[in-house]
Amino acid sequence: MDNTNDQTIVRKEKLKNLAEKGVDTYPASYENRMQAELALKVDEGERVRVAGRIMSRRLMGKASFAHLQDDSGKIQIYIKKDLVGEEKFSLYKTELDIGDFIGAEGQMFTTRTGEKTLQVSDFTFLSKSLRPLPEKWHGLRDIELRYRKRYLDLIVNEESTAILKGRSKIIASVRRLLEERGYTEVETPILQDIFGGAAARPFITHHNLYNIDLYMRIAPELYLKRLLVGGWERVYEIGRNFRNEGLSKKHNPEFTMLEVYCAYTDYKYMMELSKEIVLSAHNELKKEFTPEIDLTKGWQEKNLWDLISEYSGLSFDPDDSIEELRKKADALKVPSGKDSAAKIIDRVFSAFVEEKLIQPTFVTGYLAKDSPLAKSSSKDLRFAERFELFIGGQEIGNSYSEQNDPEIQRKMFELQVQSSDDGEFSDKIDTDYLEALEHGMPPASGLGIGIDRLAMQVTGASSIREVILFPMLKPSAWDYAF
RNA sequence: GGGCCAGUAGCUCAGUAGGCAGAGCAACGCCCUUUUAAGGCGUGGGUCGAAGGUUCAAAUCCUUCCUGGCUCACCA
Repeated sequence: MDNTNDQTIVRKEKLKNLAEKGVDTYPASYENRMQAELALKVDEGERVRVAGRIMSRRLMGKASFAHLQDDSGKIQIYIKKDLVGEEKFSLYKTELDIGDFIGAEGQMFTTRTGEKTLQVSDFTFLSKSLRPLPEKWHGLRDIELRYRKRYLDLIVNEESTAILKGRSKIIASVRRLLEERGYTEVETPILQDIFGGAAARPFITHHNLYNIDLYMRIAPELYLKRLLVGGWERVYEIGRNFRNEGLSKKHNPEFTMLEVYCAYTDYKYMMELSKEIVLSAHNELKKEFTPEIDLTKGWQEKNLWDLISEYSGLSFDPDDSIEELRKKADALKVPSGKDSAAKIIDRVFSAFVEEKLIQPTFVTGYLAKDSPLAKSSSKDLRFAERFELFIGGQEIGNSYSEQNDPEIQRKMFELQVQSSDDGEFSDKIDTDYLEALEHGMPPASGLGIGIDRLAMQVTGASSIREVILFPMLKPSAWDYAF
């Protein structure tokens, strides 16, 4: 949409005027400037130099106050005609707009109302905003516009910036923690010939030269475990996974996953590590955000079957036949259709239990047959050595002792291929992965944590779209018309 | 895909017994040298999401469509 209007026409005119008056309208730099946050700590009378976007302006004949915003915050500047001179002041008055970038230098002083302010002795025009900013008081409220025009959201909505920068800080803290623990960060293929490592429908793309379809990865798991075979004992990857599924408050088709693998440990180790990761993320942001959930306490471990029995009011048992499960699901008004046992359990869990798991909860007791990449418990072969971590009624992580027996792994893959009727498993078996296992993989545990969801919990964001800079939106005619 | 709600100026929003489209911010002009949602006086700005219908007359009622949000379904 070409929303050219009287305001952009006026602003373009001003840009022209600036150039005609000999102003460099797009200078390349403004050196030695101080960030607003720091400038505000400078003593009165000291000289400072700042740069930023004009966010507001109060003009009074021969003087003016304005706020400049930079990456660190806002600082008020005071421009007086008798200090900057007639010509500069007139330039400021007639050719500058809210939204423009300027650099300013002068002395710090404190106003009558007590705000530390830069009294400008000279300023430099840095860049023009040809379009008006959203309204200064209400900001940009329209949710669609906030996501589509995220840059505007970031300019005017402090909360958005806090959440999204918070996300970056969380990722940095995770990297720091894993670095300290001796982990190596790696990158594995996103374009894959065979997709695996999770149950999900993939995106399909195409390679021209080889003339083959490739899949965007749904998980990096199988590649990371090849590294364990290769002798790397502690590895992790933070990267994008792609799942061709619905969008919701909790789902974006591309999302960021942390996967960690550690040789010579089992899933119990990963319980500890995942707790450390969550707490380190929380610790990183606790000054800015106080989540409703106190993440520092109430961590517990609960059995899947106990949970669904308790919250649904019907007794569920791992040995229930599919008929019994259907009957119970019907009684609970949970649609079961032709679903597998695992899917019915999952539905009941989603309907009755998930939203109740507010405090951090490690759910254990998952069936081995529903956990194709996990090792079975040596105590009871029916169960996998596995947990999922729930916080705030949401799944945050998934972990297990990794299956390293190539024969069992082959059988599990074969079962998957057979049962795949809706495209959520590849119809090809990753034989190279099996070959890798045949070379021997040390016992190891693995952990996956959804970074977006972790960020939601720690920042208190109610939608995954709030923690993703540019969430997926339906393409609109809008985007093409510019 | 189903249900509910919404779309009016650049932004935030008012506006139904159907009767000349409004406010605040932003913009433009004038005044104003400690303001901070600055203030005062004045001015311009609209395909009321789109198309069709009912009507003397539609932002308003009807139909269809588009876009979005919430929700359900789908989905580690």
